[in-house]
Amino acid sequence: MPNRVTIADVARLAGVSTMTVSRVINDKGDVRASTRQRVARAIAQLEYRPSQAARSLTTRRSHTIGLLVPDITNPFFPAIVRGAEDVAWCEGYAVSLTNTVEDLVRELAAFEHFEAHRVDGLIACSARIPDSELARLLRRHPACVLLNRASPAEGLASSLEVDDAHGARLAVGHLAAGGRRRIGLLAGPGRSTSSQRRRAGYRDGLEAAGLERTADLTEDGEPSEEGGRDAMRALLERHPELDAVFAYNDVMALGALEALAEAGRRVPEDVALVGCDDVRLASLVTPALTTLRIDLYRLGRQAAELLFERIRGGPARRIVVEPELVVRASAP
Amino acid sequence: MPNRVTIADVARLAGVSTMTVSRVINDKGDVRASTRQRVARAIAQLEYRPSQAARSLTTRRSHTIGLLVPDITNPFFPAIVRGAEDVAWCEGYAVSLTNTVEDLVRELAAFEHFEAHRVDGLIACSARIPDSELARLLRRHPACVLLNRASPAEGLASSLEVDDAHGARLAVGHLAAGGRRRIGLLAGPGRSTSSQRRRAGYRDGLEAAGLERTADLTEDGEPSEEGGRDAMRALLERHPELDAVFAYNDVMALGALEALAEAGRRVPEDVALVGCDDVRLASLVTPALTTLRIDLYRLGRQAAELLFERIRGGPARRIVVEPELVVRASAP
DNA sequence: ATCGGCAACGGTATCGCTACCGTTAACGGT
DNA sequence: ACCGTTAACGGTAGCGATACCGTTGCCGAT
Repeated sequence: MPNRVTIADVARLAGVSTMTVSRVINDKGDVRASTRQRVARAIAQLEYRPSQAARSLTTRRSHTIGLLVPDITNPFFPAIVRGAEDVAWCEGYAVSLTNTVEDLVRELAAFEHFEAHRVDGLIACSARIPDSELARLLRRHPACVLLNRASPAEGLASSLEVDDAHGARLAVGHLAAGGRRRIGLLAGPGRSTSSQRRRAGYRDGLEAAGLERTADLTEDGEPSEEGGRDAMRALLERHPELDAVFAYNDVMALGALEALAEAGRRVPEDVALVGCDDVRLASLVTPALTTLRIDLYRLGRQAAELLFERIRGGPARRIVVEPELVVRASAP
Repeated sequence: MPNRVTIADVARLAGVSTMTVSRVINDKGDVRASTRQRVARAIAQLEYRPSQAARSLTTRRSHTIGLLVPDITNPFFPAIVRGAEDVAWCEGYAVSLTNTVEDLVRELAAFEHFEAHRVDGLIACSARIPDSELARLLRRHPACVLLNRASPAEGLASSLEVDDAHGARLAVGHLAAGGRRRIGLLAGPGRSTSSQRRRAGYRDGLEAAGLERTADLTEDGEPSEEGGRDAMRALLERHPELDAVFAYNDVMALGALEALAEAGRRVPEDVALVGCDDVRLASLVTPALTTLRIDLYRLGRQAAELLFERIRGGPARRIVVEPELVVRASAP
């Protein structure tokens, strides 16, 4: 049974005008304490809840933010979503969630969808959409934060990025320091910007370690367990002499782990493996994954904080967080 | 920059009334094909998106459903959320997500929050709220589906439940068949209804196997890794002779795994372990967890399907899904 | 007695859209 | 010529709230 009680009902019961009720609800203007009480009692008695729809029509604020993620079942995202939602909750905001399923069409549709719902702000994790298109979409939103992607134009959106290149250098450096010479890269989706940055860091890392840069030691793949498995298989086929691998993320690393086991390679004895993100899984598999740690929950919170800063009229900012190498059994 | 284009702007540009624009948008009524085209062109040119807020005010439909989960970082939920969102997306619905953080106050607040937003329906996973209170809350919503909890009153809400008792019997039966005699239970939170059903199934299972039912072999705990670890420690202290454990869920089982390792018990040689839910983690830890499998993605889809059935005026239904024992290394 | 000023309210016009009903023109049948 | 029907639209009144501006009553100052 939907809520049919309106502000007029409350006003009638309390013997005041709807305006006074509105004042009480929003705690503004001068209302005598006794009147305020009468109204409050009426609200409680009728179990009145102001309609957000009606509110947003006049205030032009939906009190909702959008959260666009590729796939919540990817272990990278739940903690981020949780962090963002916690902050939104404290601000009295609702969170509208969309999975874009790694699909460009659905990603575009999601942007439109959030437009129709007039979200006050949007946190988007989108690697698929090209820059020019993204710029167009962002312009139609009042406030945006991009996760793991730079704003396509100055001031269009805040961004919260992980220093992927640095992380990749750390990983490769660690592997090289452990005596590995033939270090492969499972590079993730080619279009993804964060993948591109990790490629660059990987190359820098090889160079810094004085190793030869064979482009052929790189293999693209979808950022999923399957993608990791397939890419690892392909890489092993081409380069049986591999003695280490850096993977685009932990989930791909898991897939790689399977492919390595299947090929009879021991980890870390034959092939050392470094993942990325420090998803919870990473510490629980055997061997536990050496990986690049990012505090995902905190990342989610930060994203939301950046967003509310913008919603309140603050400037678009760019924050880069540094990952930290966590050494575990897969690459000691 | 928020969308300031209104239906009136479109109407003006197309040289028709707002009504005709509305007809085109909602694809109803008779509009000449040529007129329809003019309107469509105007919409495209102005990049007009109808305001959902204004729509819901007149249609009394928000085209949004609420999703109330305890904690999205609990690996039980992402797949469910994804399933529900996929269905909602196909129906043209937005999904508003709330984490209640295993906190009663926030859970109640979330119900109010969804009321204010006038969601057309609500999928709630709430074990905390007592039946009488829950009934009151559900009555204020037009359509509800409860996950893993029975409706507190006939017809108030649809429900989608896992046959916990049966699952527990399966688990205990399997352990007993494997020769285990002293089977403990990490029972989850005492108030939770699904925990209570698993307790019952556990007792039945012991009875069926001809084992004595020592209540003392049961230990409550929060449904988290920590909760599992603590409970397992306590249980081991009281009953060092334990040779098997059935855990409330996989996450608790993980905690138990740690506590067992810490106590020097080998799994499964000394103590066999069965979890519950078949979270993805379960197959990846070492030893891989024997567990009760539920297709979580499908569960999420089903929940949403039940919800839309109700939203469309269908009856409240109750569906019970049967878990399936997946035998892995932790309890062969 | 008059007035200015302030606290505490009320009235009314939106906000952007759809429901509901009305209107118009064209056309065919008788 | 008249009517009924139907396709194709337009007008208007809300939906439930807030913004903005008025109004009222009261009080002290002059």
